[in-house]
Amino acid sequence: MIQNNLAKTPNKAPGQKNCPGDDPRERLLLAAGREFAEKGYEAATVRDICLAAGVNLAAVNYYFGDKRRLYIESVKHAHEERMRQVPEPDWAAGTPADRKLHDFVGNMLERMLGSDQPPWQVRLMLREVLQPTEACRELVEDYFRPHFELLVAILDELAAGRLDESNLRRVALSVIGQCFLYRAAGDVVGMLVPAEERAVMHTPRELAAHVTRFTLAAIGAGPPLAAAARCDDSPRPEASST
Amino acid sequence: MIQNNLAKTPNKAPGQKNCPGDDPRERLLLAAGREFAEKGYEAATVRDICLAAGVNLAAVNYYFGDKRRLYIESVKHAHEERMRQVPEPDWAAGTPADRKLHDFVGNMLERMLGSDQPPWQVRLMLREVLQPTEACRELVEDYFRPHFELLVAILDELAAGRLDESNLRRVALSVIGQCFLYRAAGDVVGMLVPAEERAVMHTPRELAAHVTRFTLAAIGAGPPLAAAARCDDSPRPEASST
DNA sequence: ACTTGATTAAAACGCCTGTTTGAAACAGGT
DNA sequence: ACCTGTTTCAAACAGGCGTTTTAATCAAGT
Repeated sequence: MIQNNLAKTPNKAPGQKNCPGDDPRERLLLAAGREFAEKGYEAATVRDICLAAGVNLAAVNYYFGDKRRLYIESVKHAHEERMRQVPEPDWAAGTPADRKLHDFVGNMLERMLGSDQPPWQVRLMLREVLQPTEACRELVEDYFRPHFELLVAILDELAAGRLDESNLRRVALSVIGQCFLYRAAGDVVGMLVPAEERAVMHTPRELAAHVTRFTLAAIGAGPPLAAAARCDDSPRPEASST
Repeated sequence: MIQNNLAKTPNKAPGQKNCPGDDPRERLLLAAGREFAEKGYEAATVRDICLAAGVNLAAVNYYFGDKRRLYIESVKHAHEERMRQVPEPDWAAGTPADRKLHDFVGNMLERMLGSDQPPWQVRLMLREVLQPTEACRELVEDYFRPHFELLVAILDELAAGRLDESNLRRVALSVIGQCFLYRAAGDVVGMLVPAEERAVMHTPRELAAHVTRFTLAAIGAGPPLAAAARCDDSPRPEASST
């Protein structure tokens, strides 16, 4: 009579038309992602989600079983979308490491704060970071860990073997933390910093430059921010900001 | 007949007995803070709160009017408690600035991660930071801004006037970001770093040392982490860690 | 045209939510 | 003892929630 409880993938051949807004399952995932990202799991209601998706209330049960599984699938969906949209940076062979770091940080900030893309996917993933549910482990392994280890590799190159793995990881977390704050606590940051200053200095581009300089200086691969007369000047040739 | 809607402070003279667990209003605030911190606003129910507080269900209406105001009051209460417990660091006149920074960072990390204190108050405040409600502005002005400006002052002292205010604020946010990550995204960090490494290197004390070194090096007030042979050694006399 | 299975639609089901009610219990003042 | 105002209590309320049910609709397959 009724299929037991398994989530269904629609029987229509999906290759026929990839036009979005066609497949109810897809529309549900999209609307659910938006709603969950905005309001959180508890506050988002399946009624609102179905209304936004333009599908019947029973569809969430039909396609996903229940709200919890819809949530998990919507997180996965958002993160897959994000993976497709944001290409891994791919540098030419001889690219200097400080340039790589700058690109990496800029990329991360662009992903986190970027205006090019609706931020709801990032918001959804952020919720998972802040208090992980079942969907988190997969997110970490597929998404965060590769980025994290790429960053560690860049830092290793910059440190030229003078930092062991533990310290490299700590430094990597320092880099990530600097960026993460603006995404996770952006509102509070906005209250602590004057608006006009924020407008010119808290753009992804400017922040990337700052975080890169800060980090390069910290590990000794660039001049300190407060250009003291410690050595003399011109501390290193490759320290090219912007 | 019935008082309109104003929150009541109990008529019993509060000076008579400050024994906790006596005043229902206090017990409600405590239980509510715990519950809200753990589950979030939506998921926490007034029934559970009242049960935990050992008061009748109608008490929340009687003392606070409704759930929303109970939440706001519980946030304020938690932050006032936190203020009372964590003393502002008070240094002797001649304390070197790098020592101040280390103390400041250590203090912040201790507040964020410290095991001495039940972490539910911090969790509650964290929720406000991540998505502010009405209670947030007050929190920022009373709690975060003073700390933030103290940090800026320390950094200014370290930079010896070589960084303008905008840059000082950015550096301060870099410091905060490094600490904030471990509190807000601790679970994900725990997945990225091996457990034994975390046990020895991710203690508040060790992290404080790292963040301080990292920051001092970045602004040029301490040796870089990867001790390159840039000048020679002994970069500055006051760079005393721990 | 009839059958079959997948999909959609509307309505209902319990359940749990925040909130309100009206009366009981308690205190202190006169 | 009696009134008075404050505080507690058990019970109920209306509404929204996730989920289920049942029937209608649709698209082929034969």
